[in-house]
Amino acid sequence: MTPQDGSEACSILHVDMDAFYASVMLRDRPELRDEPVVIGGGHRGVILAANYPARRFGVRSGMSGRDALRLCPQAVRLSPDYRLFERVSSSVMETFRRVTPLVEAYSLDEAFLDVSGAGRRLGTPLQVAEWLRAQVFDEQQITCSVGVAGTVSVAKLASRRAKPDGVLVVTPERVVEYLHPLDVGELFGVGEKTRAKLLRIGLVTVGDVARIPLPTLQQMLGRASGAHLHQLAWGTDRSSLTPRRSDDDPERSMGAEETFSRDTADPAVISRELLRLSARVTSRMRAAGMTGRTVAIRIRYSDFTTLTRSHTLADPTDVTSLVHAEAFRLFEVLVAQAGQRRIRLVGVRVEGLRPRAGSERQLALGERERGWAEADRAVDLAGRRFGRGVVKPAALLSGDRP
DNA sequence: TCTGGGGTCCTAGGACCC
DNA sequence: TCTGGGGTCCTAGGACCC
Repeated sequence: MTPQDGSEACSILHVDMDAFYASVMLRDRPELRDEPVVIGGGHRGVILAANYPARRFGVRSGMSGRDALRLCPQAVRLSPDYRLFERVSSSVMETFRRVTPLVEAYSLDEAFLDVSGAGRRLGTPLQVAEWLRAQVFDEQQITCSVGVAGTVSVAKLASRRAKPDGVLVVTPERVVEYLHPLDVGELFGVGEKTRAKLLRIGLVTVGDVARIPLPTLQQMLGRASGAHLHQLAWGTDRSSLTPRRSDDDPERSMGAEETFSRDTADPAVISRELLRLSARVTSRMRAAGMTGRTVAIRIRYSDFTTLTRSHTLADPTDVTSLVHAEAFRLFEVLVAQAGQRRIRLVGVRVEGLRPRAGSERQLALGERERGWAEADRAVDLAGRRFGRGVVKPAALLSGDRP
């Protein structure tokens, strides 16, 4: 698109690392750089990232490891190193903040930047984008792509189109002509289901969606979703950022889930897994100083049907035994309703999080709960000092999973 | 060896209150 | 007494994203 980009109206950048997990893992394995490489995809797992040589075989992130290996048997499989990803991500975000404080970290490998104030120092948004790409490559030896536009969603679309290792500027006057020929599925927030729904009434392109009356769209997708999609189709979504760092963003819920290596219907095994997951979630909550009131479980059966059950407690908690007790109670109710079936995955999530300060529990039911809370803190302390998993609930000592 | 694990937001219906 | 509406909370499920 025309780089008529000195304008203030075109100053949102979306920066997206190219095949982030794979690129980072390959920094230490240069000999593999031109070979097909996938990250993740072990037993019952999916591909987290595939480098570009692997993508040439049709391998995509999200597909099962089995399918990936079928497409590309010679692919080298590496295990993800999340600590490394987080370190690299933080460094990259710091690089962004040297350009502007208006950085909205979207995920480990993506961020939005508002560079409207950086013009004088670093030039046009296009020049800023090129500077950032060069800087990231110098510092991290990984490439990224940048979309430049007047709104968040158009910038995001543009960066995808720029991949790999490129820049695309979509100026406001070119937005409609750029957007309208695209498949609706390209829009941010339009997934497989919504796309199929739109297709059923003959809406194929973004332009098709833009031209149908708003009430029709809202009737199909709901009030808020319909209005949002309409905005996306005209490229008129938000253009202001809320500066946010992924590491200090207060979360609204915290959860943990795990797929069993083999499906099981054994309540003892399920209960133990619920305890393990409850401990994992609540220790993260305590580390973050958060408590929550709603406990939710997720059960996925062998046939992949997935059910959730939740219950809101009278008082917020971060106590492992209370979360586990509620999780197991929800599970028993579910078994009573749905019967005993083989289970593939269980999950525990605590919602409605709020800071613990100011939400001190009353002691009406008192002493017992207080005792558990103190035990949890002792576990946390030992974990920090001697390593995670050194101290754990007695029920988890024997019968650890194979 | 079919389909992970971490999240967010929206919808819809019912309860309950004003 | 009847009728209606709005707002909020809770629960279950669905869709989507990285």
